[in-house]
Amino acid sequence: MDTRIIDTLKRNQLSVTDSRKKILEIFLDQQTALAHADIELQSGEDFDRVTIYRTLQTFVEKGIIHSIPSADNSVRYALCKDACSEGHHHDNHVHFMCDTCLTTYCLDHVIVPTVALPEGFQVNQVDVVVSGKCLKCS
Amino acid sequence: MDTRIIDTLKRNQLSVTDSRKKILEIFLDQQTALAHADIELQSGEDFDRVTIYRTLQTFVEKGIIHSIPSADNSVRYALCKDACSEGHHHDNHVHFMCDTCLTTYCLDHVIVPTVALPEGFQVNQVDVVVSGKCLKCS
DNA sequence: TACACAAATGCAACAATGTTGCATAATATT
DNA sequence: AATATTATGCAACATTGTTGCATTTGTGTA
Repeated sequence: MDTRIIDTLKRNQLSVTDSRKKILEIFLDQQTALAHADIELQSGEDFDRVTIYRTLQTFVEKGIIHSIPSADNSVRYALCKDACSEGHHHDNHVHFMCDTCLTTYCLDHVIVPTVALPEGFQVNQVDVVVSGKCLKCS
Repeated sequence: MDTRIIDTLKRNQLSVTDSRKKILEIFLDQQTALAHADIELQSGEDFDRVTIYRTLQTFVEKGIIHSIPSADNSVRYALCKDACSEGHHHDNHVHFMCDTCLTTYCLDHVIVPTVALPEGFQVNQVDVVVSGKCLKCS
């Protein structure tokens, strides 16, 4: 519902604008991660490319969405399920990218194992990206 | 030494050209991962951008280097230490990217833990990218 | 060593992606 | 409803990546 969208924006001290509502709605409707281009398509080309870039950036800064690394130069974004505080994400779940259909999933229930690093390396965040074949493509 | 470079190229059925020798040399001289732009700089701008793109692509296909995912739209590459057969990489080590200096390291001795995925997902590769502060920046 | 074939390179042109400054429009505050 | 603040759209630009094709380079063979 609309209330949930507006609440989320207000909770993060963001003014409620059409583009932010629409983009947030797209994420809420979606189970998978989205790249900039996906949002441009799904928003019906109503918004300027620049606005989408800035909105995504804002959402990442506020901890509403997080970015998922990829090896193909196409960063995708997904909703943060739990509370990601401003400036610090802790979405410690595994991401899965299907080699066939390129869909990216957040596997919320698969916990990222702790990684033991050599002396001197300070860990901020651990990203695990698994690739392979997803449910639909196998 | 030059022999090692030429050997590597020949072993992979690649003709020995100036750009391939130079780019492979750059990787051998380097302990850290390199982005396309780094190579363009370090090669002294002797080669066309296109040649560098194609060479990197060829090296990845042959299993000479592997690509490292990133969350900032800048894929980096690093030498494959062990034998990566053509078309299939198995560099199951952890990558570390420093938030401060943006240097990316291959932590060859840190083994990637196995990740238990839900039913129906077939794992092909697991990439672990840790970010934080590196030795030099802490 | 010279030749011929195959392959890689460089160039040009293009496509896609991302960034910045600024005037305008929308939102929030009083 | 008026004003101050903020977001948007536009234009222009910068960067990054791709493709086709003529030329050059490397490889295998005579």
